[in-house]
Amino acid sequence: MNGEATILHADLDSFFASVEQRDDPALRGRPVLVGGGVVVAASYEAKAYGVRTPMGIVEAKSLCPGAVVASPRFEAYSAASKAVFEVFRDTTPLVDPVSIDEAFLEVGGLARLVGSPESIGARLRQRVREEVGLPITVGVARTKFLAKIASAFAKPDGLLVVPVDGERAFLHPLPVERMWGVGAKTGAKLRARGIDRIGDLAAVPPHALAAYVGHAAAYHLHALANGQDPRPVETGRRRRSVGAQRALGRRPRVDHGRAMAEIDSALAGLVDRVARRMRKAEREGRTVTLRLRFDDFTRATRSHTLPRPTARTDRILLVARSLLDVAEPMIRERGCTLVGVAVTGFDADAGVQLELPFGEPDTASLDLALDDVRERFGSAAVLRGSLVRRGEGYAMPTLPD
DNA sequence: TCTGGGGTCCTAGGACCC
DNA sequence: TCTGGGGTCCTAGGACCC
Repeated sequence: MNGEATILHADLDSFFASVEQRDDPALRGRPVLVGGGVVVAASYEAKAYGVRTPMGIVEAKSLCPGAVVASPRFEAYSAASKAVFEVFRDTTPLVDPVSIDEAFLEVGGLARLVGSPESIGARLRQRVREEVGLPITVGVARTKFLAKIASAFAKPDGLLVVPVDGERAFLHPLPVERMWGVGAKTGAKLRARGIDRIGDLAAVPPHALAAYVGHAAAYHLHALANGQDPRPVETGRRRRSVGAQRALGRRPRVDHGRAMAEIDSALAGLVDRVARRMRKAEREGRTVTLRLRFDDFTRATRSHTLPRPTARTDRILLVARSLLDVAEPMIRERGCTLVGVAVTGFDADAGVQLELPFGEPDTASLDLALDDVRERFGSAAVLRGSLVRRGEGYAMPTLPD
């Protein structure tokens, strides 16, 4: 494991709101809310009044009556993000994107050439400010998790280095909700058992933790709380799903037939968008999921898996419509306030299509196939599980992480 | 002016196969 | 006649993140 603090977590501050303030000088220094029905982003001036995301706009306005509300301009955010990521990639090729407004950067190999991670972080902040016009916070630490916590701690417009010999002192006094992966539900479960701080979490044996947060989360949280996080900064990670959804608003449910027709036409538009994006990204998927939210804001999903992957609008729409048929009684009974569609089960998820003839594969051809896989996915790749017959050949169901 | 849109990962049960 | 264990895939739901 990396023994030095060489990972940067760079995170734009109140990203959407900052873009609005950058593009409209009249908004600078003023509380700004970006959103439609809910607050998608709030400037720090608005957060000072207790505004949080996602909060209803009405509630936010009552907390902060002077706030200016701006409609989201996603093209502007996407362009700003692109410009910021150019600065990231100009700093180091080892950039691991987290979302539209944050990324991890590995700068360990750069020390002798351009300076310490801290000075690289400071320079990065300065460049994003000067070249893109946006405030950004940087955390520097030995692991991804610590760097992420550091940037959250240093916000807004700050820089914080967690020295390797100061990790425990930094981490353990923090409340458990600061943990990446601990939200409202898990936080409440932990607090109910007297686990209030990250230091408390670090002291609980993972098998005991597993009883109430599940096996995977328990071992993950235990490791993180003890400063262990083996996840490397990785480039070129691929998306595992493509989806789109639309809120429908709550309407009187007098005419079920008309409601279904509206949902169907919304669904057709969503499928079209998803399929276009998949084709553009050259991805094909096998599982189509229909997402619904009802009048009481509870949710349900219905999914279907095709025998082979596709990115064709007509194929996906056919499946989506049959799922909508299945869900129709639920919609009749409970109304519908959101419809969404997602495609998952991309080729790479299911492993690699091995070009083997039918019949039992012999050891030699399996070895050849494994060599091929290692060439494409790295030497760490191992065969896990058994081969399954799929289509014209065999697929390896699971690739290592 | 009650509640957006895009994702990730994990769990659990049943079907099915050997 | 009675009784298996191990493994994967599919489906549905849930928690969490930005």
